[in-house]
Amino acid sequence: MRESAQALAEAPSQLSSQQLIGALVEQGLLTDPASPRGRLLFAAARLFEQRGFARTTVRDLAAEVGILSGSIFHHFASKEQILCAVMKEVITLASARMRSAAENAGCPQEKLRACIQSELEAIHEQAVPGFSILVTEWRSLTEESQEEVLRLREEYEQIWLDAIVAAKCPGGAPALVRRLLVGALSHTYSWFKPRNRGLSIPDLTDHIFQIFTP
Amino acid sequence: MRESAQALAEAPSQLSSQQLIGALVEQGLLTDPASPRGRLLFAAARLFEQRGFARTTVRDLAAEVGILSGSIFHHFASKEQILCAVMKEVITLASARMRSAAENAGCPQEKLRACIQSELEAIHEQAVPGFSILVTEWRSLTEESQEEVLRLREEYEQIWLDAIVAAKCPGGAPALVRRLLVGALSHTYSWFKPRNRGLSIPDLTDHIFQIFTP
DNA sequence: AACGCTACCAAGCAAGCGCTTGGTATTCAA
DNA sequence: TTGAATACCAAGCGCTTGCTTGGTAGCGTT
Repeated sequence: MRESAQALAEAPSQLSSQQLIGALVEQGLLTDPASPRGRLLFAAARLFEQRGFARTTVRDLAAEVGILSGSIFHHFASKEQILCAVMKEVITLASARMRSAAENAGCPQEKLRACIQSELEAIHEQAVPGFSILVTEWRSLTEESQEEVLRLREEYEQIWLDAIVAAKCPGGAPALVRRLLVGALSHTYSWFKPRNRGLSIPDLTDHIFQIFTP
Repeated sequence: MRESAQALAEAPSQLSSQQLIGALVEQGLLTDPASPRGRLLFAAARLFEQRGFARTTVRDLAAEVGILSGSIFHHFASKEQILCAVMKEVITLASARMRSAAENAGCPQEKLRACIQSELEAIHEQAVPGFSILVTEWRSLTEESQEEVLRLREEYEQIWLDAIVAAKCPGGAPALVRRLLVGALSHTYSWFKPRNRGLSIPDLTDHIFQIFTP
């Protein structure tokens, strides 16, 4: 793996998706995508995002990874725990990605732009499968699970708030601006398709950035 | 009802919620809320909004209006048809409300402000129960139902697009701006509680207006 | 008085759901 | 060579789900 080592040396804070995942797995922060549990989580992220949590059955999920439905409960205690685990993986990976993107930005304006683009990539590229679940399926979690995920999410939101403050966004309190952005960005899952040659993710980022900055 | 007649004469385009509903019922555009079907739709709007469509059972819904679950299917062919009917009622009422609000606005800027406030009121006040379902439960509709609701929704969206164009919002195409607004506004259902003395709907409207206008 | 219409009940069916149980094949360390 | 751990199968349990069926009570019309 001489190429990857070289890339790492050249741009240590801009890892490729593969490299970032590998690093997080080694630190024990992320489940190995090649492990049975990892494959299950990956398939769950896809199905929950596409069909929704309630409309995805454990039989669907089992079929997706090629096992029987009962075997799922060798890895997870309940269907809800799968959703919770997916969300934890999602927010962990998204946090690492966005911190990297924010750190590499020069001025405050560029930092905010990087946050917007990072979240759009998380939603629309294969970067963070299942990211939109964080918003759409939040109510499907038990209160205990919500607290668990929320604790992991705090770091992610802090990066956002810092970026919004630094960029001096109009529209009141930074927390309010962030909440409006959460809605606007997550909803893009329903209508924006990067395959449309008409509008790329950087294009979309530009437009949103223009609206939310003075 | 001398008072209401007087109010009608004084401000014919600013009907109260009750009056507006009454007028729409008489035109056959809305189901009478006092009828069995109307009470069922109202209860469904509340439950679908609070718990989500999939997590609401027909038994929940029947209990809410005080009948047995089987009796529901005397009024509707399927659970999905209830959701479809709710959405049609929602968009019909919301359209009438917003057209009234937009027509009463003076300048283009005020028109956009009125649209924002009207949609926020639809989401958070009792004005249009179940409005947020239009976004959150869209995927729970069959494709045929989606087309039906979409047809009704076109008028509503046209009012929005006109307002966005007239207000000269930055951020690219009006349709894009509207989509970002849909996300930002509908997501307020998850975090904004008008009971909070800290932030009222006009306050929130101001902040959003400030962000989305030049 | 007879009819038809609306609104509902009582009972339950068939299917699908999340999840459990007891057992087996494979792997790998002691 | 044995024993423990992992990953899974085969079968199905108990429950909930949306929905059906056959019947009834009340009401307004003719």
